[in-house]
Amino acid sequence: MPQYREFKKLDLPQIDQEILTFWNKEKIFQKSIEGRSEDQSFVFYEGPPSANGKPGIHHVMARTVKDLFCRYHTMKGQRVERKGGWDTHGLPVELKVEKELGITKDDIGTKISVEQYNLECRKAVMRFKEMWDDLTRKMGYWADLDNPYITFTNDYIESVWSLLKILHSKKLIYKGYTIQPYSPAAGTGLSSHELNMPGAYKDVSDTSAVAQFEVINDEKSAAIFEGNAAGGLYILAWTTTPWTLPSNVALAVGQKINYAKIATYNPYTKEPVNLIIAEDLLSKWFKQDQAEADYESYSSEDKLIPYKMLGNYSGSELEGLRYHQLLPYVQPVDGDAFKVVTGDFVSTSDGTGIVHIAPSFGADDMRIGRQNGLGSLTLVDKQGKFVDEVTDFAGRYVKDYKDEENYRDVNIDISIKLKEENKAFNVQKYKHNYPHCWRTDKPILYYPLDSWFIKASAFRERMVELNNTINWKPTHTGEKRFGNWLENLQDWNLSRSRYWGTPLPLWRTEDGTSEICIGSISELTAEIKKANDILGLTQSVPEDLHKPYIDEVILVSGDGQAMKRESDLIDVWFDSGAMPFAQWHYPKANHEIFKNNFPADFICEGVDQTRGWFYSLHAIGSMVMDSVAFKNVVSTGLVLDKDGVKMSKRLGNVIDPFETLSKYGADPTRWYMMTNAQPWDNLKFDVAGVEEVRRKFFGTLYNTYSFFALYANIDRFSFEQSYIPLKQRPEIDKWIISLLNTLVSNVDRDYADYEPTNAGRAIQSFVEDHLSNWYVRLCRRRFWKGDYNQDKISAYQTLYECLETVSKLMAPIAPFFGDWLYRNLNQASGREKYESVHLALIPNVDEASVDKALEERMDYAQRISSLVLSLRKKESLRVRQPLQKILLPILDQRFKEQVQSVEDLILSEVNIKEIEYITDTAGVIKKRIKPNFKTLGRKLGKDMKAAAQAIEGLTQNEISEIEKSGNYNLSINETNYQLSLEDFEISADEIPGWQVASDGDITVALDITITDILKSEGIARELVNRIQNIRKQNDFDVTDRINVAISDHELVQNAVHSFSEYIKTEVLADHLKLSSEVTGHEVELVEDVTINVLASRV
RNA sequence: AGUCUCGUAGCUCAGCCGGUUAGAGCACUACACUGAUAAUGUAGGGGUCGGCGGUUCAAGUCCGCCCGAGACUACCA
Repeated sequence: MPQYREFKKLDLPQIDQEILTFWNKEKIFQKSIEGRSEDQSFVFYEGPPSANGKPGIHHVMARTVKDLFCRYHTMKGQRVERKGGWDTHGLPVELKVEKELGITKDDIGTKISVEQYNLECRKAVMRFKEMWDDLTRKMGYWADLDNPYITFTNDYIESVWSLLKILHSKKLIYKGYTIQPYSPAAGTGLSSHELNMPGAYKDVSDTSAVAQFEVINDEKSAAIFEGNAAGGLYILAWTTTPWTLPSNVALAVGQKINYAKIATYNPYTKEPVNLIIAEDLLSKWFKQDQAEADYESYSSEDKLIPYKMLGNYSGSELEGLRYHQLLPYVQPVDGDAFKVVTGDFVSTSDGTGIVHIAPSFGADDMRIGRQNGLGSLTLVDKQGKFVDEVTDFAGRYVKDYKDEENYRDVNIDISIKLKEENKAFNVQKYKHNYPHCWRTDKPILYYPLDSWFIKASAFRERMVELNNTINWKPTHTGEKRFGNWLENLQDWNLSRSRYWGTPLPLWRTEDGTSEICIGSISELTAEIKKANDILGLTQSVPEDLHKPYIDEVILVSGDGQAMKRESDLIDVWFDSGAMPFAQWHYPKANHEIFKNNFPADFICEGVDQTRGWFYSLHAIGSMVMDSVAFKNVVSTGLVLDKDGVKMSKRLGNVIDPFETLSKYGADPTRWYMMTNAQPWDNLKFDVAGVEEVRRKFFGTLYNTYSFFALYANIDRFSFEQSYIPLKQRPEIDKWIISLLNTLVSNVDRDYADYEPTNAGRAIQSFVEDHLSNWYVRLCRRRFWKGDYNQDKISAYQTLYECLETVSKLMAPIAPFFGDWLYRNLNQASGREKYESVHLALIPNVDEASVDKALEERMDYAQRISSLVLSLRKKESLRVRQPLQKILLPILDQRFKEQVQSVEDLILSEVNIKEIEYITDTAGVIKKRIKPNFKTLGRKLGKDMKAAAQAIEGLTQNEISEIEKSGNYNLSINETNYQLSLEDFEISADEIPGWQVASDGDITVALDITITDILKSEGIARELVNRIQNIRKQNDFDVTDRINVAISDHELVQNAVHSFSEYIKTEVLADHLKLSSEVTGHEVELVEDVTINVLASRV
C-alpha cells in the first residue's frame, strides 16, 4: 500500500518547485481547461501589462485575485480560458526609449528617423517579457503565456481599426480642437500622464489682475444702469493670467450667485465708477471702513476710498449684458463675443464671482464658449509669444520660456496698461498651484490643438445604465468613482501626436471635404489599388502598419483628390479596451470564439485602472455592442511598504517579488495578501506578516497533516473501509464534520461573491482554532491508542476528510500547498480520480451533517475547559494533577443537557473526575441580572435609564421570583410596564465559598482538594510524562515496546502500586518495576525530588 | 481645488439591523505544556474607537463640520 509522504520540515519554496514541475509535466493547466465543457465557460479578460518595466510586488496582488477566482470557477466545473496579453504602445515606452537614447521628441525625424525610433520602441517593449513570464509561473498565476495577444501586431491593429470603422460609420468620430496642456518651451502638447508626474504642479507667484469690463448701456442693460452714480458701469473679473485678457470674449457669472452694484472710485485713476461684483466677495476687496466712509465727500487725495451699495442682481439678471472689449486688438469672426453668460463652475470662493472667458486658453472656457456660440481669439502663438496683431506686446513671451536675459514679465506691462486706462481695479501677486512641463520645468499653458474625438458623450446615459448592472468590488468604486465619472463624461480625445502606436486609420483630402476610415487590411488593399489606378501610383500595403510606412500611403477620394493619412496615433487606452475583440483578431476571424467570450464574467485590475482600462472596455463595449464588457470587476488597492508609504525606487523601499517568493514561497505571500486586508484596501506589505502566515497557518496545517500521516502509515489507513455513517461516529467527529460543512458553505459563498478575504480567514480559523487546536488535540490518543477498530477508523476518516476538504477550499488562494496536500492524501488513499486538486471540484455541502446544537455544545465545552484551565492557573495546579470535580451552575435544562453530552471531553481535557451540576436550590448560586437593552429599549424609550438602574438593584429573591413567574411588573415615573423573562439577562455571578471564573453566561467553580489517591494519580502521570521524554530522547520509535525500572522512592510507591497498568499502557511497557538500584536517566519528578528511570527496548 | 476611500491597542485587522465589560492575531511580560514540538496553552499590561457638535432612552456604529492619510480628477477665474 502506498504510504502518506512524511517530511522532516515544512519547506514551502520546495513545495512550489515540486508542484510547478508536476503541473508542467502533466499539463495540469491545459487539463483544467480542456476537461471542462465549452458551454460551461467562465470568461476572464487579462488586462495587458506593459513589459517594458520590471514587475513589482503589487502585480502579485492583482494577479493573485485574478488567479484565485479563475481557479475557483474551474473547481466549480467551469471552463476558464486565460489568454495572456501585452500592452506595447504608448508614451511610457517612448519616454523610456528617448531617455536611453538621450534624445527628445524634437530629435525624432532629425537626429533619428521615425523608422529607427519605432524600431527601438519595438525592441524595448518586450524587454522584460521573460521576467514577467517567470513571475507569472513562480507565483502560480495560470495564464496562457504561449499565445498572448500583443497590441503592436498587424492583426491586433487591424481589429482596432475595424472598431474605429464601426464608430466612424456611426458618425461617432469627429475632428475638433480642444484645449490641451501644451509646453511652449518644449513645443509639444503634454498628456495628462505627463501632467501627473510628481512635481508637475508647483506653487508659483503670478501677477493677478482684477479687470474692469465696461458695460454697454443699451435696451438690455437699461435696468441695471438705473440708479448709477457718476462714472461708467463695470463688471469686475479676476485672472491669474493677464496675458489671456486680449483674447477675452465673454464673462461668466453664476446663475444663482448674488451680485452687488456699488459706487466707488478706481484706486489707480481715482475716477468714479460703478462696479458689479459678487456680494459675498465684497468684503474681500473692500474694508468695513470703506463702507462707512462718505462717498460724496471723497477727494482724490484721500487715502480711504469709500463705496456705497447701489443695488442687487442675480446672475441670471446679468446674463446677456454686453460690454466693450477690454483690449480691442482683434475681434473674433467665428461667433458672438463680449457678453455675459452663465456657467455652473462659477463660484464665490475666489476672485470676484465673475470669470473672464478666453475659450482658446481654458477647457472650461472652451466648453462654455461652445454652449453659448461664442467666438474665440488665439492671440498667442505656439512658441508662447503674442502675435503681431497685439501691437504693443507683439512678439513677447507670455511667460519666461526661454530664460531670456532681462526678461520682463509681460503680465506686469499689461497690468500697467490696464491701470492707466482705468481698466484695472486691482493688481497684485498671487500664489497658486500651476502645472509645469516636466522636461523644461517651465509653466505650461493651455492651448487649442487639433484632435480626433469619439463622441462618447452621446452614450453617457447608456453607459451609466449599463454600469448599474455591473457587480463592482468594492461597490463604491463602481457607484461613486466610476459612476460619477460616467455622469460627467466628456468626449474621448482619441488622438496622440506621437510615433509609436496604432495609427489613426483616417485619410483626408487636403481641404477636409472627403475622408475615409479604413477598417481592415483588405479594405486598405482595395483603396490602394484604386488610388494607384487613378493617381498612377505603385504603392502597396505596408508590411508593418506603423509609422512611418503607413504615412506614405496615399488614397483617393470619390472626386479624384489625393487623401493623406491624419498623422496622429490613437490613445493606447483604445488599444487595451479593444482587447475583447482584438485578442481574437475579431471580426476578421474567430467569430464563434468571440461570441462565446463576450462579455467577460470577471476582470480585475488596480483601482488606478478605473478611468483607464475599466473605462475603455466599458466605453467600447457600450458603443460597439450596446453591452457591458464585463459583469464582475474587482479593483484592487495599492501595495504600500510596511509604513504605508508608496514604494518607489527613489526611497529604496521597493519589495522584490522574486525575493519574497523564493524566500517564503508563493502561497504564504498570496495568502497574506488576501487575508490581511480586503484586496481593495491598500495593503501595507510587511514580510513579517508573510512569515506569520507561514508559521501559523501553513505550519499548523502542515503539522496536522504530518500527525495524520505518521499514524495513518502505522495503521495502514487508506480509506479502504466504507465510509462510516456520521451517526455511528463519536460526538467530536460529528462536530468537526458539522463545522467543516458550515465552512464549505461559507467559503463557497464568499468565493462566489468575490470576497476572498472572508473565505481565507474562515479557512484559517477552521484549521487553527478548530481542527488543530481542538479536534486533533483532543483526539490524539484515538490515533495512537488501541486497536485498529471502528473508533480509530472513524477518527482517520474524519481527519482525512477535513484535510482533503481544506486542500480544496484553500487551493484557489494557495494553489501549491493545496495541491501538495491533496496529492499527498489522494496518492496514498486513491480516494478520488483527480491527479490534481485543480481538476477536482469544490465539495458539496452536506446539509444533513450540519448540527447547530452540536456546534453550540462544543462551544460550551471549549469555554468551560478554558475556564477550568484558568482556575487551575490561578491556583497553580498543573493539568497533570487530577482533581475531583468542578461545579457548574445551570440556569436552564437545555444548557445542562448540552453540557452533559460533551462532559467526557471536558473532563479529559482538564483532567477532572466529575462535573457537579448545581441548580438554584436554597440560593447556592448568587445571580446577576441585567436588562436586555434590545427588547426593553424599544418598550421603554425614555424610561430606559431609570429602568436599568431599578433592574440592577433587584435582590436575589426578586430575581428568583422573576425566573419562577416569568414576568415582572416595573413601575417607572408612574408608568407600569409588564416585563417578561426575555427582557432580562440573568447569569450566575458567584457561588459563595468557591473560587469561580465566568465567561459571559457560563460560570465554573473548581474543587481543589487533592486526596491521596488523586495525588498518586498525579504522580503516575508525571512518571508517564518522564518516561515518554526518555523514549523520545532515546529515539525509540513510537511503536517500540519497552521495560521500565524506577527508583524506589516513597513518592512513587503508591503511584506505581495503584496505577501500574495505566502507566504501562501509556508508555507501551511490558514490565514496570521499582528498584533501589536504577542506572537510567536522572529526572526531576516534582520540585526537589529526583529519581532515576531506566527505559529499555524489549 | 473637487470627488471618493480610510482613521478602533505599539503593529495588522474584526466589529452585522445603533443595545451597555470594544474583540482577534502579532509584539511584550510571566507561568505552564511537551508521543503534532522550528509547535502549543493560560494569564497580564496596553483603547477618551482621529477631533468637535448633532440625532437618540442608547453612538465605534447614523448625520454635519473639522483635522490627518491615500487614490483619482483638475487651467476653477
